[in-house]
Amino acid sequence: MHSDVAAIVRRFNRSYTQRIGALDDSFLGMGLPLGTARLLFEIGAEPGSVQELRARLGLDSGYLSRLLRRLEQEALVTLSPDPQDRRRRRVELTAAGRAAWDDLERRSEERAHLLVDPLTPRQQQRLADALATADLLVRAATVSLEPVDPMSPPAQQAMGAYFAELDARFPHGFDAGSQSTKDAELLSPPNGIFVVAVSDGTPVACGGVQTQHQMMGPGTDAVAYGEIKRMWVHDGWRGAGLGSRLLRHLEAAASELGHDIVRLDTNDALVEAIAMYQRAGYAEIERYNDNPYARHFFEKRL
Amino acid sequence: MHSDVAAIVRRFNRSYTQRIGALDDSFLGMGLPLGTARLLFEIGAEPGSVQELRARLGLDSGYLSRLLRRLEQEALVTLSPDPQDRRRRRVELTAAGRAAWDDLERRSEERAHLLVDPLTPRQQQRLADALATADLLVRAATVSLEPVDPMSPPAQQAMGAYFAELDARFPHGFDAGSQSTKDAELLSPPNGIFVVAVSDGTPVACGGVQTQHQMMGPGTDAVAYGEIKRMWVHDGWRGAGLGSRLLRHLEAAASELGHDIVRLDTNDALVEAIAMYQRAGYAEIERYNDNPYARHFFEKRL
DNA sequence: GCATATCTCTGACTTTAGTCAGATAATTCT
DNA sequence: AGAATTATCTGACTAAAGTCAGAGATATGC
Repeated sequence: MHSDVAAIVRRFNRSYTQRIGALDDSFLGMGLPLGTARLLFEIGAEPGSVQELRARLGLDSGYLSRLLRRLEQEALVTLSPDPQDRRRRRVELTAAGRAAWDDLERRSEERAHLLVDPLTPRQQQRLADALATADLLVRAATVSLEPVDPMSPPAQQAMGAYFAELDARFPHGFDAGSQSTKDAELLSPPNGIFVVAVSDGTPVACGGVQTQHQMMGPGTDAVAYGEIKRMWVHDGWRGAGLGSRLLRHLEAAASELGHDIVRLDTNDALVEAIAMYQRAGYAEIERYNDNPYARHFFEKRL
Repeated sequence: MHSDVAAIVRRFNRSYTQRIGALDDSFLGMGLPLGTARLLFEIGAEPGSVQELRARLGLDSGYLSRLLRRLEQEALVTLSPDPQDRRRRRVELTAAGRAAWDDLERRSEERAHLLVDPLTPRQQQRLADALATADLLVRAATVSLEPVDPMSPPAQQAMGAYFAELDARFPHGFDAGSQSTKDAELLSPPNGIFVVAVSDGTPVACGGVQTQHQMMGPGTDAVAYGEIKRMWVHDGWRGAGLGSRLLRHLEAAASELGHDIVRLDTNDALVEAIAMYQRAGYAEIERYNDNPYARHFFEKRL
């Protein structure tokens, strides 16, 4: 099964790149060499400092410097020192550069039409659906899950989106209160971990695990378990299995924290989440905490 | 609508090539420059003469010659004169070349797995389906329809497949008889035209138009019309709109022959074909010829 | 305020990729 | 048999792409 999928991916790669020329061809034929055109395109898509471009395109600094000089000589870009830090230089398109950029866009558009136009409207729709699905899944597959400090900007951004969604979906809204400062300790090592999924620089999902203890009765030892909290997946990324992947990742993290029991709580309003937990092998249990927003409680043994 | 599809294609191109590196990256990192690795891969996929490789890869003959010499020096390929024509040289992999080729395959496979493995089995299946659909449609969209002599090898090959299919699908089989020699005249200019759709060198669909005349009654002038014949689409290519595209192409050809009426006959066994004709605006008419295999007769005014 | 690090640029280089005009040998045409 | 054609190779180029070691200017840490 596995290798079947890989074979289809490879077959697709071969035929697609052969036919489309990987979009790059549209960068040719306007008097600029490929690398220079690519750079121009990147500057137009989002201007920035020289170092940003270097990171985005993965170029040697000397090489990039020369490419920029060439674009500057052709009056397509301007280089000016960044007022914040005068070692840095900001790169921006001139009017002529913008025109050249528009031309690149047009060529790229034309190339896409060359592919699409021979198809009937029905087949065009099928192709669009197939590519949109593939795009979503490929993006989801290449998202990187990284442990971060819960107070770091990406984590805060993701949690902000999470709370905003709870507030929108819960019948009586949701008040985060002073949650986030408490999280900072509990969701950081050694007590826990917080993970953010980042794609193209923006957080698209998050979630954390923390160690919890529960007394099972008077005179007994406390039982430790891992609790999964703050699990959120960006709207546009649902249905790509990102949630399941994140959940597996957090279970592994709980395991590394030394737990073989994982618990979580949730609310009826989060229907898809509940379905996902059940698919992943979570069983509903009794209330195990006093979270006023929680209505369902789940547990899984790893 | 149109530009929506183009936008999706472009979005996909960008994210996909960025993430996958267009398969080519797997050709790097083994001591060979990209072009040389690509050549090695091509030789391994199907050995052949130097000129074949030149055509397949679109390289300059001098350049190719040097690349081959380099591969020969590294003992990855052998060059030997073709016994049939000693100007030609046959290129084949040595044992070491085969090992290097296997290595390329392995890298490519690994790269595909890198993409596929993070997904759940369900998402993997979705990705495989989406890419297979996109692959079929992209191939169909980039098929080139070319007028050929009905006696030429690709035309004969396509018609052979067509007759074989009729023989398999008709309840009492089908006997082509001496059809093909008659066709050669009637389906060639100036009387008609024969079109073959070729993808990666193999015919995947065909069809022709010929001028016909019919007396509408004693003492009247003969009425001329275009008749579409030998329309066939390869099994693996159905459902991609190739039939409709071919049909539109043939209608345009009929129009160029000066007709505004197009007719065709077909058999009940060809259900999908009949459905397609109806979708394309063909109306069923009375029998207009004495073809013993025909059961349905269609006409369209252009 | 001095050492250290960072950002960009310059010079000197290499490899890759590719083009073009013949040269050479074998084949096909007449 | 001689002329024309075809397949491949060689030599002499060029442009693009990229690497590496510093230099010079600016910022940051202590």
